[in-house]
Amino acid sequence: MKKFKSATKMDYNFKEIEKKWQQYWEENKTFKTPDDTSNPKKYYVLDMYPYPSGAGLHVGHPEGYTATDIVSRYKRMKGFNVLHPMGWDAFGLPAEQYAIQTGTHPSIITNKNCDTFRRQIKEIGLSYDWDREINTTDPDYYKWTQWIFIKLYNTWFDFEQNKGRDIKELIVPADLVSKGSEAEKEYIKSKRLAYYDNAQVWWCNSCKIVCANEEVLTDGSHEKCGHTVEKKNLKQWMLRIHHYGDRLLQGLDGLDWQDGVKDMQRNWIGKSVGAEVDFTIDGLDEKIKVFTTRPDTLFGATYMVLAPEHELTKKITVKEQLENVEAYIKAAGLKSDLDRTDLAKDKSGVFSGRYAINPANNEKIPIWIADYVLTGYGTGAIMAVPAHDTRDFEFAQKFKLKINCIMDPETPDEDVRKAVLKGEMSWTEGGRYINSSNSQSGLDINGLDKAEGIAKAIEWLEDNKLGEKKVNFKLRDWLFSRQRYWGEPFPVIHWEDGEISLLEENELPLILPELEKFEPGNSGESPLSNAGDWLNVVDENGRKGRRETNTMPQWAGSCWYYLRYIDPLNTGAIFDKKKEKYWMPVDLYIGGAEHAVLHLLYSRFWHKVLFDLGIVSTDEPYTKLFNQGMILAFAYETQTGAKVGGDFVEQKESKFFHKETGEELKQIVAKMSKSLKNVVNPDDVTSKYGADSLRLYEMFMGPLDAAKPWDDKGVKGVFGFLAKAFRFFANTENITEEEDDKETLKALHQTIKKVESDIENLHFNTAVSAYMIFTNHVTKKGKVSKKTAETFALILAPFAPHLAEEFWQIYGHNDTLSYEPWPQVNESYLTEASFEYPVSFNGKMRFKLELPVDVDKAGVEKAALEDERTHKWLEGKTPKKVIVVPGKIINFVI
RNA sequence: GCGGAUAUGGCGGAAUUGGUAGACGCGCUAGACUUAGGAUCUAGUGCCGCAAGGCGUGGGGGUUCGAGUCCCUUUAUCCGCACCA
Repeated sequence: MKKFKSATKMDYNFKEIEKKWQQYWEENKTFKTPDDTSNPKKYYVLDMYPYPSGAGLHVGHPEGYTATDIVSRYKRMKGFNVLHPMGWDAFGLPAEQYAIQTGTHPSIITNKNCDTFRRQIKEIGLSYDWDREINTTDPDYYKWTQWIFIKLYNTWFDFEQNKGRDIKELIVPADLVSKGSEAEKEYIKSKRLAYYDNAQVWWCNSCKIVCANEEVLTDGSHEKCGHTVEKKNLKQWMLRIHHYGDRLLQGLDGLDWQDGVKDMQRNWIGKSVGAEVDFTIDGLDEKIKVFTTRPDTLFGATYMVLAPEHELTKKITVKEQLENVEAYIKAAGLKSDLDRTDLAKDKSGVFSGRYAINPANNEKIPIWIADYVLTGYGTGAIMAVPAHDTRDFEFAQKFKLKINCIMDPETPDEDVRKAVLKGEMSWTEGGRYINSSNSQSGLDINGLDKAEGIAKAIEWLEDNKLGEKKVNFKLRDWLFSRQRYWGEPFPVIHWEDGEISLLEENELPLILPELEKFEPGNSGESPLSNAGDWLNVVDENGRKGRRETNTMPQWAGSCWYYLRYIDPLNTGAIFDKKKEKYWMPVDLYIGGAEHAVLHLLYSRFWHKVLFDLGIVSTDEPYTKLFNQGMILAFAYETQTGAKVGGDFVEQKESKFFHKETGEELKQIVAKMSKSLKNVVNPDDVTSKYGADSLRLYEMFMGPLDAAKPWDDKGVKGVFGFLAKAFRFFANTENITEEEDDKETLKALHQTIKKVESDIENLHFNTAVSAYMIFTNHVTKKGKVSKKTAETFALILAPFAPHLAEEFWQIYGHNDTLSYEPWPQVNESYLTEASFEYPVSFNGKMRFKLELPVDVDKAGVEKAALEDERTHKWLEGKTPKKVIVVPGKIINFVI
């Protein structure tokens, strides 16, 4: 008797299959994006490109990459022209630190890391168009980053038109023109979106670098290295992003982004509407301007507070208090932000000895200096209304200042109301004003509610020239320079006479010079200050100049990289206009939540500027944004909570023990980290189970946006599925020329429908289970038609492309299936002749009753009442009510 | 404190507009085949109970014929922001 085919022949040899198809795709340039812009169906799918670190790819990367790859492959089969590129955010600190340590040029290590990343990504079978690969450190790329910087420099924001305009169109007010060209220049400078100015900046002594506010954690440490940062005054490039605050806020409304991300951006922009009010000072010819969102509470303002750093602080302080105030300013300056936050509950402050006049009632109110008022927000000074602001209330209580209630609170709690009226509690909600009228000043809001009061108070301020309506943003200007070597050089020359000029477009790129030493200076000097010849320039008149030695931050390159993919080899322009118009906006952008605010906000800012200048065709760059969840891993800890590295853990039955001490350990879920020894390397997964298994498991783990733990057993599970699918679908003995039966056709079309809608909705986990259900069905049947097997190969292709191509070839096709049309769902296979009604009693399902679908409501009820099982559950009673929802459910109410 | 999210078996997770809770996978149990293997196949598997049956979606309350899903309230965890006037 003949033996069966040897088992090994039917083994799922993923190594051979995957290598073969990866080679095929590469050699045939299968995923080259057609430059044909005539196809009206286009789809731009973007990943957040990685920083190519020395550690290589991490299993978190392929999660988002697989998701976008599935969408890309699916859209191609749906007839879309798909742009799906990849590149490298390759400027960055680690390469520079490595250069400092070893003397190796950062580009060497960067290129090596890029090679590793590229190899690893190719081994996952992602369908990128590699001809469009970009690298932010490539002069042909950063030439255009510099070019955009010049645009920013030459643009101002016109609040009347609510858009950015060319600086040449800025009209300098006549009174400034008459003051001379210096005043004119200053005015223009004050409007440019990029400007060079003194800035108090965070300085990390360990990294020897300036950090953006956003890079300093709340505990006052540098996000990158953990060392405490300090304040330093340096000349820096700044970007006037806050002028775009409203535009950035408004733009969010129309975007298909997760609410969490939109809220984070709104919060960060932090728009608040209120008024600026001028307070005169008793016995001094100065005014203090404050910002308040509650001008209606002016009658309750019983004192004022200036931030310690406020410019008038020392000036207003009376002699007798000067010593105290100076000591306080000094102490506040030494406090880190952490201390200020920590002491939030225990407010500190010192009296200046001076009084201001409350314009509402002409009362003298004391001026205090306290660090609970921040320099960087509003005007750095406040009017304090302790009765209606919790912070002012705390401060007033501590320093026994007057608390003047001016609103009868709207609350059902009589105790609260009494306490507020007596000034024993602060009230920030609504109510009706009391004690808010003064015949001398002419302001009277008594009896009004909060909204009316605010409106009337602003009107009064403006009529009396005491203040005006004002909008404030938390968003501050963006500190845009770093004392680094490994970044884009600024196309800027500082002349000996103090003038600043920017390079012309034809002088770009300004290439980063070669250096021997990459260390920054100790006092905040960039490494480029050692660049010798590169540094010094002389113009045609013999005027000497020095190039800017700072470089741009890492954000710069990633602010616009999605635009360069559109036309990456263009040497004459940033991109071709027609191509930009065709491909933009990005239809789907997937990446990590860590970029929810900064990268996405900066990038939207640049994009809006480019839009206003007519360089791009859309106001927003990313139509749909989706943040993938973090991939976590199991870790182990002792009863006392000490973490134990994975290599010290052994499993006995379902419990975990320390290999050396024998102590029982608790399994927890934690971020992957070197110290916990729980990092999963994608290379290990692909070599053990293959790329298709990695892809499938990453999608099967759970919803894309959820944080979920990696479990090696789960990879084994999907590997088992792929092997099972291979054994069935790759064995031509199972493929017949006969027609499928109804159940198989139904199962197939259900699967097509499910996979299609799951991809559209980014519900990849349930699509994988649909494949499994179908495969389980056909393996039970034993045979399947060639048509059905081919259809299955096509719908499997986005998720497991290597295996799908293999099936396709086995079924006699010589070409890739990447551009085969996506199978059509035939609804007629999905309709059923009968429906199995769940029959419930008081909402509890008891049995099922199969009835033809065309039976009407009355018929269903009749059939259900006649069923003998119904009699049993009714126990002889007559049902009070019978609910029949055709095609859904039968419910008896007893 | 503010904003956002999450909570379902031993585990990861399913569940159109309120309509059969636990799909699919892991794990576990039993069996088949076997060059007794971490392969494959078959059956079972929410919990309690011999069974009939009862109980079950973090807790409490409500709306409804019917609630994982809607409303109120509460707890826990995670993420972001944090004296922003």
